[in-house]
Formats: sequence, structure tokens, C-alpha cells
Amino acid sequence: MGRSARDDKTLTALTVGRLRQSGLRPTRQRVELASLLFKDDDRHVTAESLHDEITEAGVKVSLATVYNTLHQFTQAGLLRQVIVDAARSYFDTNTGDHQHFFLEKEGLLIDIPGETIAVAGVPTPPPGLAVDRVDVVVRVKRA
Amino acid sequence: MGRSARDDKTLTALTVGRLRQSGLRPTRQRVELASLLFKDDDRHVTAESLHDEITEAGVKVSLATVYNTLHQFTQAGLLRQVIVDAARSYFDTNTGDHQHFFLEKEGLLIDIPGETIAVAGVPTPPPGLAVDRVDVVVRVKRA
DNA sequence: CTCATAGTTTAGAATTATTCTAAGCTAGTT
DNA sequence: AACTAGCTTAGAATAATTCTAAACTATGAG
Repeated sequence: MGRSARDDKTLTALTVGRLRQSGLRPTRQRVELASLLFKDDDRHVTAESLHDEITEAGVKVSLATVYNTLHQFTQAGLLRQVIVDAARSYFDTNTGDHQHFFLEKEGLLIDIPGETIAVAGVPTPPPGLAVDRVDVVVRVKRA
Repeated sequence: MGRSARDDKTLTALTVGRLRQSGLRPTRQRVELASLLFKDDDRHVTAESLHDEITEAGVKVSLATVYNTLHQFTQAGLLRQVIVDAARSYFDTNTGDHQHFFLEKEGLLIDIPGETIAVAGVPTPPPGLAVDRVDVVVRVKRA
């Protein structure tokens, strides 16, 4: 079941607006990538997975552009980079306060809502330093 | 002020025992690396920093061996790998329960003792999964 | 003590994720 | 319509890490 032409027009218009508000030119590539990324909430992608996905969808975007775009979106606050794996970088469409389960073997990230976990007792950082953010990663394995 | 020959002998003997107990042959390279790593507590190294350090000390060990050794020590439970940076892997000589401050710009890790931080409300993992461990990274910046 | 061998080390090649370069496109303005 | 700053891209470059396969060594057996 495809999405209707009208839906696509609406989605595109919304996406273009979103990009403009972030100070990013709504190029074909950025609009296509953003449409994919923000169609559903709470997505976790790597540069490669996103590149594969958009290529599958029949849209031609270079891998370099996917990397550029992921970083630009991250800078613009549309994405958040999640560091859980030494081997690759994940990007999360949920930029709000929340944490993650991480299944290393499968390379799978699962959101934990922000209010769920409480971190108490974070010490005052050494002089001259300020807390930027507190990341919690719950590493899980097949039982 | 150098350490005496007797101290070195003692340190070496201890290190050899430690390696044997972990099922690792006490080769020259492993003994030298372990001696450096475990001389002081709470060290954070990367493969390159450790390779530089041991090279400075006049000991010849290949970078490949440093990588191998770090992984073997990690498997043996003598080290713990800390994932905080997409660019490089850190290894921590403190394998006990504790967390970290991370200064991204400087690539600096600082321990937070285990009892300091309390994480409450970690949800039950999805079916078939079990919590392996909970990592907390307090990302800090120059104020 | 000497040997045999399983385990180790190593140089250098290979791999992988990511970034860079610089040449060609394009959105937005004039 | 034309200009231009910004964007995209192929392909080269980089950097961390792993692999390969040949040379070495710890160690247990004889």
C-alpha cells in the first residue's frame, strides 16, 4: 500500500519547512533523507544503513552526502549521535532526554524513555569543567 | 629516581604469576606491557598511547601485539574496554564497578568511583535479553 | 638438557569506517 | 536569465584496527 501523492506532497512540504528552519537548504538529497528519517519516530541508523535504505528506495545519494547530512542534522539538533560501539556511529532521531539498551551482537539500539531511568549522585566535575550530558547505556545480551 | 633491581624483580615475578593465572603465557611483551599497565591503578590507555609509552621506555613491541594484548587482557578480565569515543578505543585497568567523566576534546577519561552514582529504574529488558552491564558516561566540557 | 610444538610476535598488507578534495551542480537571489 | 554561495559527488586519502603467514619462544616431554 503506497502513500498517496497528496501525502507525499504534505510530507515534503513539512520537511522543507523543517530544514529551512534549521538553516539548511532543502536540497533533493536532504529532503529525501529527512523524509525517511523523520517519517517514523525513534529511528536509529548508521551512515551505511541509511545509505542502503535510501538506495533501496530508488533514490541516488552518495555515501559522502549521507555522512555530511547526518552530521549537519546532528549539528542542527535534528539528530543525536549515540556512541555505544567502537566499530560504528549510530544516529538517533529522538533528540530528547532518553537512554538506550544496546544489543552489541546484533548492533541493535532500543530506546528507554527519559523518565524511566534516574541517575543520582553525579559528582561535581573537576574544576573548570561542566557537565554536558549524562549518557546511560544498558548493555544487554541474549539470555 | 629509578626503581631498584630488586623491585623490578618483584614486580616481574608478580606480573608473571598474574598472567599465568589468567592462562596467558608470560612472554617478554606481555610482561612488559602488564608491568606498565598495572604499576599504577586506574589507568586509561589507547593502543597507541600504550605503544608510545612502552616504546619510550625502550622496549620494542609491535603495535599489532599491543592490540592483541589489550584484547587478551580484556578477555581475561584484567582490563575493561570503555566506549566513549567514536574515534578510538580506551582500555581501563580498573575493572571494578565504576563510571567515567569523559572530556571529548582532550580525549581524557576520569574515574568516578562505583558507589558514587546510583542508577535507578533500569527497565526489564525485552524478552530473551538480560542486562550485561550498565555504563554511565558523564560528558564534560571546559566551562 | 634438548627437542618438538603450540602458542606468540611481527612486518606489512588488508580492511573498514569515515573524511577530504576539488570539480561539477543547484537553490535562491538579483 | 544569470550569478553565486552552498551542496553533492566520485574517488582518493586517512586512521584505527585486524589479518596473514613467516619467524620466534615458552614450556612440557623425553
